[in-house]
Amino acid sequence: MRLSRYFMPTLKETPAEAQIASHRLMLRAGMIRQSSAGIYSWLPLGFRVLKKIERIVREEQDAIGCQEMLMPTIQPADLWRESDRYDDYGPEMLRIRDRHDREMLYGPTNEEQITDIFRGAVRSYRDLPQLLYHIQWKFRDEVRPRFGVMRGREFLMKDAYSFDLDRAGAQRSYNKMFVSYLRTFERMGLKAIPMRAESGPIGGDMSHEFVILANTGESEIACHRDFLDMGWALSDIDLDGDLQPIVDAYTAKYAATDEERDPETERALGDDLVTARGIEVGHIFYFGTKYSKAMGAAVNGPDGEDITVEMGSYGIGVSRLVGAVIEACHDDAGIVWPVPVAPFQVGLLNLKPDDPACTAACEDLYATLNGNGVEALYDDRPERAGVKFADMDLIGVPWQVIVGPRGLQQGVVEVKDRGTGERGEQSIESALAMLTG
RNA sequence: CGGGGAGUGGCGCAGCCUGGUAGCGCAUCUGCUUUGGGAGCAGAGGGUCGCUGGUUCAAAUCCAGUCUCCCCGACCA
Repeated sequence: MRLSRYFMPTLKETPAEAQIASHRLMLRAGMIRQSSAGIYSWLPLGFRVLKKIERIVREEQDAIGCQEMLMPTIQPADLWRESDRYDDYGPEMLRIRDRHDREMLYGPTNEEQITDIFRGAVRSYRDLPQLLYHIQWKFRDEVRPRFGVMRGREFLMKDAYSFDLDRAGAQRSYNKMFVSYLRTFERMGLKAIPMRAESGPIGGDMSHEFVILANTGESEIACHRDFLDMGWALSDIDLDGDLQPIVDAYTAKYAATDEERDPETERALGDDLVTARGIEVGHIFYFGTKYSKAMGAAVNGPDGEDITVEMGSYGIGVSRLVGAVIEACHDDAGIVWPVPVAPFQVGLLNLKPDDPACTAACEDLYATLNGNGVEALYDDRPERAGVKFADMDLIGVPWQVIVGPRGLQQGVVEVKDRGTGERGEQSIESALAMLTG
């Protein structure tokens, strides 16, 4: 992409409304624009990141056999009356009437809808288990939206739902999601710690929040020190095998969100206890027959009897993750994207577009990078070098290739690693080899 | 929903107390000079001062109402 033609309205000054780093940087980098409180438009740069995160989430859901579908944003109120949640949900639910005065709502979540689909389609225990998900916009009319996309009213969420014959099956589905989440966040360069969460009316321990550590996180958390250095060798796991040992390994050590903290355990941990601030990026939850019972979602068992299915739901805040990654990965100059979610891999800076030789070298590099499938943002604007450096640091592409006549005379370009800040001169060939290899 | 703050060119702000033809910086456009970490000079364009009503000869400024946004708290993915 040529920056001269890219819609990326960066700001030198910070808009007054933005308080936390991710919000400031997303506005300054031209990733988002606010529409109204808690509702944002995603500009091309932000949209690229959103799509990258969405893709990783999708791939890791697919990897455990969870099937993608798409449910609507607008739902009929009657469905929610079946589960008694239409009244329970309160003013956070955005209620709408259509032209025929039918009561509708903008979905804050989709348990009712998926249960409705399931009960109308599945009759036999032979069709279980089922794992289904979609990635869809949600609306929750928060009392007080804040922190940019971290707590918006409209937000993109991956929500998955599992249907199993019994508790043991539900546990297997839960474990799949648990491991899938570990892998998902790891791929984004995040350290997400699974923390025991409020278990609700079902009881047991099948509810976990996945929290990433960041100084500006919303909630106070506490965990065993070992989580900080825990190796996350998860890429070679057999996802069809028994995942219980992995889940056990990750839940053996103490980790709790604010509401779930246990002073006694924490005292016993002593120096092994770490308290920090965290951002919840995922939540998995087993809720048994709460909805299937209320809505009549049952299958025929082996003996012909009706068996109410066991369900769980599993959410990842996709749009929130964009902000969360920035909270975890930024410095004074701007964003420092982890490679897998970076909007572009390489920023190519032409320091002197007026110079034919310099521009020729840049065009050549740009074409080669494109030809090798490297996403490059080529700053071919006539701006001064300082503007280009500042913008490129701000938007945080992992590698910057800086091309100027001075270096070219020596046959070298400067390559900067945004993460480490290391800069060095290299021949064009070796720079290309590194970036395309 | 309680408490606090703010709405003035795209962005950041001053002006309001003490009413009198709307300003500054950045950005944008033109020209010249510049060009290796957010350039210099000269010129130009752009705002019914959130909205409605009131007071007044006269309102960005005073008064009343209203809408929106932000912050703290409670609440929540």
